[in-house]
Amino acid sequence: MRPEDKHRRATIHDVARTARVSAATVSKVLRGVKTVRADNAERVRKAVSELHYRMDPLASGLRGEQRRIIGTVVPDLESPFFGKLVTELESLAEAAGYHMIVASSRESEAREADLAARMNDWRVAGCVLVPVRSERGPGAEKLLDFGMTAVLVDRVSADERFDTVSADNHEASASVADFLIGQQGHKHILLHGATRISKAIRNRLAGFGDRARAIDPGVVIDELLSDDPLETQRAAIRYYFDGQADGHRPTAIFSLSQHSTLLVLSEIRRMGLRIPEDVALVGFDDADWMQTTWPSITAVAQPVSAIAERALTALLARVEGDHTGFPVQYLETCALLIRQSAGQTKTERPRWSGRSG
Amino acid sequence: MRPEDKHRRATIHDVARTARVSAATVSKVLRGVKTVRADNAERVRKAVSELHYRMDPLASGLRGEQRRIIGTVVPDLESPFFGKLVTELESLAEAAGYHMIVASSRESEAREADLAARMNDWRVAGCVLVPVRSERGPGAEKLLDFGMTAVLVDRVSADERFDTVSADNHEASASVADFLIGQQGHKHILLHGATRISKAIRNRLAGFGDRARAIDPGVVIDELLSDDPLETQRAAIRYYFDGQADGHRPTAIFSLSQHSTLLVLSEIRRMGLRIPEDVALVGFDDADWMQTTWPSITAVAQPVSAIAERALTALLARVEGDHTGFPVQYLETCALLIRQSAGQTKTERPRWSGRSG
DNA sequence: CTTGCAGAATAAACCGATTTATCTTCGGAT
DNA sequence: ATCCGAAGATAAATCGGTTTATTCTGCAAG
Repeated sequence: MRPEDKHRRATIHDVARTARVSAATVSKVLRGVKTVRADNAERVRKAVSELHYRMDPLASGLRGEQRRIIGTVVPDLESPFFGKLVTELESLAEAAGYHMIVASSRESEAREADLAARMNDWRVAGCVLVPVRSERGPGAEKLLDFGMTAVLVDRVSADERFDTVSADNHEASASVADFLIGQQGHKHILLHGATRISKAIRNRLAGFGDRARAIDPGVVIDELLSDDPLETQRAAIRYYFDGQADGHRPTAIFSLSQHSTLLVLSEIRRMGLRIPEDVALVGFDDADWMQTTWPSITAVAQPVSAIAERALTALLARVEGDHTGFPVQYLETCALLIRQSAGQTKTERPRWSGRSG
Repeated sequence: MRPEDKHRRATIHDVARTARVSAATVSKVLRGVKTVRADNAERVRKAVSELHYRMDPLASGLRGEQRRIIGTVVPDLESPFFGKLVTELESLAEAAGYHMIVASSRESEAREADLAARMNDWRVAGCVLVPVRSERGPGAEKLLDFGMTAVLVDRVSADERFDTVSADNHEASASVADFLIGQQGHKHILLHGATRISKAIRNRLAGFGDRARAIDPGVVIDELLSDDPLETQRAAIRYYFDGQADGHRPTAIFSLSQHSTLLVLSEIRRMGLRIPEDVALVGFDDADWMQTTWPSITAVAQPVSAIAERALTALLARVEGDHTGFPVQYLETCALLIRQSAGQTKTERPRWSGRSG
């Protein structure tokens, strides 16, 4: 008898031997199959704990078509948004008895396709993909080729091949238009975005534009969109403001991404403009620092938890059940957090306007 | 012949049949073993590309003691620091021909131990562990029990069981003392940290204190350390400042973590103190927003890339080579980024700042 | 006292690779 | 012509589970 050799791990056969049953019976007990006599099941459980047996999740899935693994691919892991998304997904997957493997495409579509293929290599049961650009990228293409079941998240619109889940970028941006134009009466607004190619950004753009024109056809909307390097973008902002005669300067800015918000904020400060007196600022995507910086930044907060939960629920439904139903587009509603940089009344300003928590 | 069935993937045997060699030969070709006749190798490669064959990484490692997988466990995935660390680790692991699986212990030591066990289940070749608290946590204990080869990162000091890699917290904090006391001449400094239990924080504390006393034995150092809930900590800061007579107020604050910096900054602003005129601020751990907020925050930047590279290099050295040498402690040097909140001359000052001063 | 049958148990096949031990080949030395 | 050894190829064992097909129970019905 040698299961106690050095560092050799106990296998299902060791357990079987100890419990004096067959490996098949052990397997049944472990997976909760009911056709096992009570005394045998008990002996198996005892042996398992005696030998500290733990199943090898890889060998376990080897025989079947798919393993109890969910693959997740995100464009990056350095932004808190995806970090939080991944954390919640993993938590949900674990609760459902799945392992999760995570990979970052590092904003590269080529790598995205690569990772999709790799998820296929791992025989994952399903895949959560946050595409670099949109649902029509090489990643989704590969998933389709391989016949994998998958859910596309965040940078997507409706798709006829996969379920999609994202924040309701269109509606959230529209409500920013409501707020800035309808409520605050701004007549001239600058939209700033770092990139044109991401689907989410395009939806934010469209959502704001549509509603803005519906509320006030006379509103002037300028757009400053580019994927140039940082310094070029900074220069572009200054150039834009220099070109505006004082009376024709925009009175509000809607920045379409967190990165964009930071950039705009930085340049506004450098130009010596006051927020919100000279120009109001609303950013899409909230961050910790936005409620602490002065002035605190009004921002659209994305419902990360809701997105994660919807994505995994939809995926598991496809994996474990109906594999054929029509693809669904899920849109989760965002919240507009009104702070000092736009809209918050600044009457109470004794020491510093309180309640930043 | 049915490799073209539906969605059945080609296996090594399909390739072998197509190339009219044995599976063993295919395996050799794929792993670059030289003892294969050129024409056979060629036919194998042709078959591989014809059938779009891709090896199953799980089945591949099944037979050996360990698989070409590196496991990584971090306390959370929502902070950019760990996000970046994981990204770099994955990139390096991939370059070395390893897969990487990532998991977040969500700041729980119980879960940390759990994940260590799970990494063992996966038969990873090695494990990078960022412990929740220190190298003497339950995670490291489990790694040791299982006889896994591992490297401990970030929240660690020297250890006699594992290689450790971290920023040189002690030295970096000492250089903050050099800067604030030696160079700027501060006589009364507040240290603020969110937690006492993390090893990194303790090293920062000690590093600052040791150097500070060495430079100027008369310097007054107050410490405000707690793990209380957010609002309690905020109150503690206000209480501390209220208790200080105007002349005895600290003239500089050194916040020991990013979270801490945000908290301190928020409360300083709420109290209406000016930075750096009334109080200077230096934070440990840099973040994007710190260079954009006003005043921009002087901060210690951790060498993430260097840490990642060192960690993976050390781990692979243990995995592939010497498994017996003495554990090494690697300390990577940080950079002090001097900005407006402490030390930087403020020639160009945005005009809207004049309001309160 | 058979027979039938359902519930349990298990031996053996299987998954897709690697590794080992065995078997061919073939060229060169005796 | 014979023998030997090295290079190359391969059948078969192996890894740790799951699944299938078969066997074994025990008990009720005929």
